[in-house]
Amino acid sequence: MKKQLMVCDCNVIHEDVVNEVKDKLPNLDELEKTANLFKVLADNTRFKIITTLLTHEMCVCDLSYLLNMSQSLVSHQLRKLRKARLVKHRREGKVVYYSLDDEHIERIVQYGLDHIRESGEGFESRD
Amino acid sequence: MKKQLMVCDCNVIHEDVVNEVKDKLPNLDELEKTANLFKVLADNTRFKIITTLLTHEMCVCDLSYLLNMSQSLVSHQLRKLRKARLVKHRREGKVVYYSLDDEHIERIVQYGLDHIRESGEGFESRD
DNA sequence: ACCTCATATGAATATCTGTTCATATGTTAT
DNA sequence: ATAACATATGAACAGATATTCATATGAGGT
Repeated sequence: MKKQLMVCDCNVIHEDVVNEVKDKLPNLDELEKTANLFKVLADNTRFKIITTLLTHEMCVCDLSYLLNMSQSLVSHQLRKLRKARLVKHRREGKVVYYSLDDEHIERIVQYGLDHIRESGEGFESRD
Repeated sequence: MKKQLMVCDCNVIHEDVVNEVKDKLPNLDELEKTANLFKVLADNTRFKIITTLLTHEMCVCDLSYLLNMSQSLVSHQLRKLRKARLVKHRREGKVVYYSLDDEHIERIVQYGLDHIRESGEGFESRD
């Protein structure tokens, strides 16, 4: 008895496995949100900002100077990080200080870095 | 005494902090590789594939059927996952089975999912 | 040899996203 | 109020990347 296939142009080979996995899959909303979390971490510029904030809270100007990026660029990327709730900010006069929002992020970032350091040789930095 | 600014159009406010952070920054290569790791996880299609493989090894056809994606799409994305060493594959006749490459990845993915589940309400799934 | 099925891949397209430039907002000092 | 500085943001552009379509490879069966 064949299932009706939608986009898949081949036959289902392991219905039992498919069914087992289907039950355990996180719901679509969680999946998209999580993928989006990684998307925010995935950009070089943003990731540099994040790793910088791993050490110390910083203002936009410091970040811009340290990472050798235009103030505008840093600001734009900080906005995305804010939207994703990866960083928080506090204002002190004209200066706005940014820091990581919680330790979850730190752990994820740290795991990522560790993974690269350990499995070092193989992984490509570019496509 | 002012530093010479390159792209930064404002003044350095906390030289001490900048210097402290500069020392602790991971080198550029590690940064890029790690950002790239997240980049591979960041796509919806690939992330669905990854979370699926979290439960069980699967062949291309099963994945394509379960996730309701064209075989071509799944194959393309699996190739990127392979290049990034996130999945490995074994051939059995005509069928190719894919599974996660190591438990590092599982942990990172799991952390991501957990983070979303806990800090639930706030995070946006789309920009 | 051929045909069929599972998978892979090249090329083209369409969409998304990072970066820059110009300018606006908000805060402090004069 | 005006000026100076730190930051934010809208619009435009450029480059990247996901998806589709058509086709190739590779393996098993007849």
